Amino acid sequence: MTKLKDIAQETGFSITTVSRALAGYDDVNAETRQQIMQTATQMGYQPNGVARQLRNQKTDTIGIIIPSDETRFSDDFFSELVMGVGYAAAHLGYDLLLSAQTSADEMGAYQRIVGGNRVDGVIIARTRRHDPRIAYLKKANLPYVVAGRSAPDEITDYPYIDVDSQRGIALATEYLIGLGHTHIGFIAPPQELAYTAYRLAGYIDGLHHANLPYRPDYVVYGDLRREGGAQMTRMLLREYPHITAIVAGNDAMALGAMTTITDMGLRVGVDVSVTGFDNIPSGEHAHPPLTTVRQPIQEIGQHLVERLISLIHREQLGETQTLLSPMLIVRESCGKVPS
Amino acid sequence: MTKLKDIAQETGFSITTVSRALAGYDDVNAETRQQIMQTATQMGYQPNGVARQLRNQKTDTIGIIIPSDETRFSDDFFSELVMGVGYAAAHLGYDLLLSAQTSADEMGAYQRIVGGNRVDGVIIARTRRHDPRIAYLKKANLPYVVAGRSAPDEITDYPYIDVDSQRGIALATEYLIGLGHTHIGFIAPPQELAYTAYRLAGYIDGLHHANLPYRPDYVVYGDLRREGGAQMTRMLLREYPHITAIVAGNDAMALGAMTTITDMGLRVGVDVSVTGFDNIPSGEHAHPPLTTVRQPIQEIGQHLVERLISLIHREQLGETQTLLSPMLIVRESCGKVPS
DNA sequence: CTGTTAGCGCGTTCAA
DNA sequence: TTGAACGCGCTAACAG
Repeated sequence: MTKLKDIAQETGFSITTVSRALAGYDDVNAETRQQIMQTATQMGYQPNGVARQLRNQKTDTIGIIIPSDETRFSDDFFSELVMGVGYAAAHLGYDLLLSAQTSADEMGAYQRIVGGNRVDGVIIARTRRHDPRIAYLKKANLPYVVAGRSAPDEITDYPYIDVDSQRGIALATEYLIGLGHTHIGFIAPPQELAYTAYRLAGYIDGLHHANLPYRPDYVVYGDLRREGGAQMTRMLLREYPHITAIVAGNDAMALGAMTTITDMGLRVGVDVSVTGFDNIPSGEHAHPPLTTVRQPIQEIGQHLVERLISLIHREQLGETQTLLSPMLIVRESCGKVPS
Repeated sequence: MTKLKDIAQETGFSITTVSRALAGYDDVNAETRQQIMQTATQMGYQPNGVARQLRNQKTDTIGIIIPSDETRFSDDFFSELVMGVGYAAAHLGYDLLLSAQTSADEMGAYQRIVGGNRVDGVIIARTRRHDPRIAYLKKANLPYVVAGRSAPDEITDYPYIDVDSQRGIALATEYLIGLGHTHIGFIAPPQELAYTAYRLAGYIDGLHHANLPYRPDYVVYGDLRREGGAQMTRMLLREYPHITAIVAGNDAMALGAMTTITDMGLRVGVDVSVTGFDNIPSGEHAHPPLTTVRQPIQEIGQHLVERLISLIHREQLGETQTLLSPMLIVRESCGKVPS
């Protein structure tokens, strides 16, 4: 709450001089600076960030907006992404402004944050078909980076980072085929998400690679949550009892599938196998049981931030569109809860 | 990027009139307002949030600062808390400014966010012994709420929300005793955390309640991460083979303990039992295997936001210090990863 | 009903 | 080496 003005009064110099002394300009008398800096620390001066932002027309802040809360309790993608983005941003001298969409006002948060000049750049995640957020940002003239390409039948003319989930799901499918399974169900992500088409294509790739027929009735759509995975698994196994393996479109649904299998009195990995796919940027990754994937998603957040800050600084970027190679996480676990 | 000025020029009215028309003041000619609002939407006007903040001396934003990243990959407390806080804040018309501490500059983020007037209030979580953040905020004259009391030997003279973890760990311990165990290890949280003393006291309470002796050598300190839980479990079981049950000071360490038990060729829940405690505010909670607790921590975030916003509005608060009753989560699971 | 004036706190001309 | 003046974009008090 002490302002430049206060220090100016205290030292007898003008606000301008105080400002320059503290900013480290070299056209200030050494003694003057000394005195000013001393009283500044004495009075506990902290520059007013908001005033600075207004004056400098930059905020040193990046924005991220999380979608409204249908899936908030079960799907850990955004919570991990936010952590990764937050740490990476801090490391590079940026703060993170987080806003959640409200169901009442879909684009309100974007207008407030982006249109309101609250941030220097924005991160978008979990692209949807005909995503209105991307359309909005294209017009808004503010740097942005997207986690996830548009669907294959749309144009992706913006900077993005994505994982080759088509290949990832193909690998998951081939893994199960390699175990000897021939009737393999697929719990796909929701249809409105951009990556769903890639993942479905990967499932089909995997089958075709082994000359297995693609049966559309083996494909169901889940809600990305454990509950959805559990429910769809129940449906699949009831309808098609000869299914012995399931590919889940994401991690949470894989966990849900395992729960259902256990609940049905079957053994995961014995009676029915499950693989889940998640966004894995690169490198080795441990596969402890009982855990969901955290680090890889955080790493994507880190990539996003680095890319975005380059854009903000108008630095040269090699590629603005990056497709990370997938790393498969195969998981099969069994769980029991004591009474 | 269109400003009030632009609309003023376009319509011929003064900036003030435009401002008032858009703000909905009633001392504006209906026609004038009509015209102004129309050109405003036409030009895609969005008020500049930063300028507003400076002018109004409030930001409609709350701050949260997450600690530096030793535990970022394994401990899901902060990621969930942030989600809970973010959604609750959005619901109440606030944005969330997230900043991470950097190891270089412990208090830097606080000074920037709090001292820089970037937020109307702050949330602190995971209180430490002699927490410098609390000391800082006491002086800073900015509303704040703390998740977690100070340690029992310190004074807690600030608004907080906490879970009665002493009772929670006592229940966990009694649960294991009820199963017939008499040699029960405790993997405590790090000593520097404020709640550790409560949790240790709970462990002792549980033992005493059943007239079992408290053996200090059965207590080890973990790092809140799965790795720590795993490592400490290995130590405990190697050193004291007659231990048949373990209470873990948090959820992640409980998972780590299970991993170790499995790795040692023992069966979780048969050879060695495990219970983990987590922050559970209230109400029923499902106990699916293979999952960590998300919702309860988010609910704490929600409580924190509501309390903080009351403080910001200087509304009357019944209690500014709230101790939520614990709900025990007992978990025992086994996991296997396919080769 | 509308416009002029003033100032939130800061940084950056420009002149002295 | 220093200070006065200006403006970032907005809102509020005060006149008219």
